[in-house]
Amino acid sequence: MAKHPSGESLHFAILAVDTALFTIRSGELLVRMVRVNRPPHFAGSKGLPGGLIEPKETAHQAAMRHVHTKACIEPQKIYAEQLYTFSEVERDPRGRVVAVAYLALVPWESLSPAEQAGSAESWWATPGEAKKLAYDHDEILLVALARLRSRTTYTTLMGKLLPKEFTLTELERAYESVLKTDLDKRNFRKKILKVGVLSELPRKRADGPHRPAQLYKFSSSKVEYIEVL
Amino acid sequence: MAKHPSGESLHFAILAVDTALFTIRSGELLVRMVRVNRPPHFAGSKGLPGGLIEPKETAHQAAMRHVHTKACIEPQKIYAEQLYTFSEVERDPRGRVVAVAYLALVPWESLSPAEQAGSAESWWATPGEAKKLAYDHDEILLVALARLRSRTTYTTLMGKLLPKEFTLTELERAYESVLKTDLDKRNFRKKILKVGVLSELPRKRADGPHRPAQLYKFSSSKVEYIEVL
DNA sequence: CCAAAAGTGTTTTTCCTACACCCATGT
DNA sequence: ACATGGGTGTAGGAAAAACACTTTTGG
Repeated sequence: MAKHPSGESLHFAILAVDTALFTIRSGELLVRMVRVNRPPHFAGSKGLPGGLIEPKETAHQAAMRHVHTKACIEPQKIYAEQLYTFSEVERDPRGRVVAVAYLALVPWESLSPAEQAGSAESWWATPGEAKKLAYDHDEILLVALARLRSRTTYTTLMGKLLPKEFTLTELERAYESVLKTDLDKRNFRKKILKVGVLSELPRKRADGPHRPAQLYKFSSSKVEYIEVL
Repeated sequence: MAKHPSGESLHFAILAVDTALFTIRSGELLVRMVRVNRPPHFAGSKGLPGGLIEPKETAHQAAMRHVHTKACIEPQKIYAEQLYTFSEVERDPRGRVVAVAYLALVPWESLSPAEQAGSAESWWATPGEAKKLAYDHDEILLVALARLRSRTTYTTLMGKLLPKEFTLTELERAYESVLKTDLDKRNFRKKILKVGVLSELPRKRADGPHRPAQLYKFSSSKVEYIEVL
């Protein structure tokens, strides 16, 4: 018999959502953590933001609701896509809980100062720091990272991690930090401009003792398929 | 409040699975259909095989159990991977049911005569015939077809649709029927042999008034990533 | 000997890779 | 004037695409 966290017994599995929410701060990939305190199994622990699905909301809506209440990030700033559904019988020691996991992205620049800073309840961590998480969240995070890297190579998903306007160097740094590789500056620019998903803006950014950089944006707000990076 | 198909009311969404099971018969892609008779919404209808998840089984196990009982195909012959979780609130008019959908494949040659022939309860249909399905199964089938096509281009998933031994022409036909394109015979052979996922068998097949064809198998039973077709 | 599918190589074009210097600016 | 990051082109090699004839067999 499954047991709801409230203590109520159920004849069926109950449904939850968990979200791996990423951002990039100065070229470094970060994931949003929340404090988890659920004795006896997970006291003083941490994990991904998540919670139960209500009968009248979709999994996506539930994921965004819990990101809002638990991770304290405004959902309308977030891009999210379904990642995988984790249904191992023993994944939650308190009862039968099946989790629909989401991969979510938010541009650092769209976050408020409070959202950037975090708190004792929810904060940004590097994937390297996000270990020993509650439930099966270590596994969910690994799957999310793999999916993020994979989709980064053949879609314009990166547009959901960057601010609306960016330089080609910033775009290249973002790819390098997600993919953990070094890219050749000239070849990267040739390729990304050739596939035609970027628009040149009528503006440049001057931010130091050097030539100002041309600003670009992604032409479409849709995540599109492109040929490899 | 969600309602279980039994009539029982629940405070939470309940969990089901649905499986899009494909095979290839003489170069033609087929999907397994089951009769659906659930008045008042779906009387004398058809759909994908599926059903509820029991508290002590994973979604994958539940999918295979229902393929066995409803679609009458032996699960151990089947390769299945998770497709997507459908959680629209109104997807099942009888109550709140969230479905974990699976993409499944089986080689036609591994099916028993009864499994090949089908019955009034479950049968093989072309995707073109599989329209106006119960629930949201039209959408699930579309997503499954898209995923099958997509994964076919960058993995060895095709190995799960073909018999253990096959000729290069059969392999090419299978790719052509799934991808709905024509491939160049010489380029196809060069590429598929170069990536090194096939093993030549010490045998040929003579099946007509023409030169016998060399038989091959996939070297690994794992679905591997390969570079594009 | 004829029909039918199996099998095979070369040329052209395209794409990827590696690589080094000048440009525009702020101090 | 100099330090800093922005921006550009080309040559060589690898992979993809286009394309037609010979081989082996059964009837």
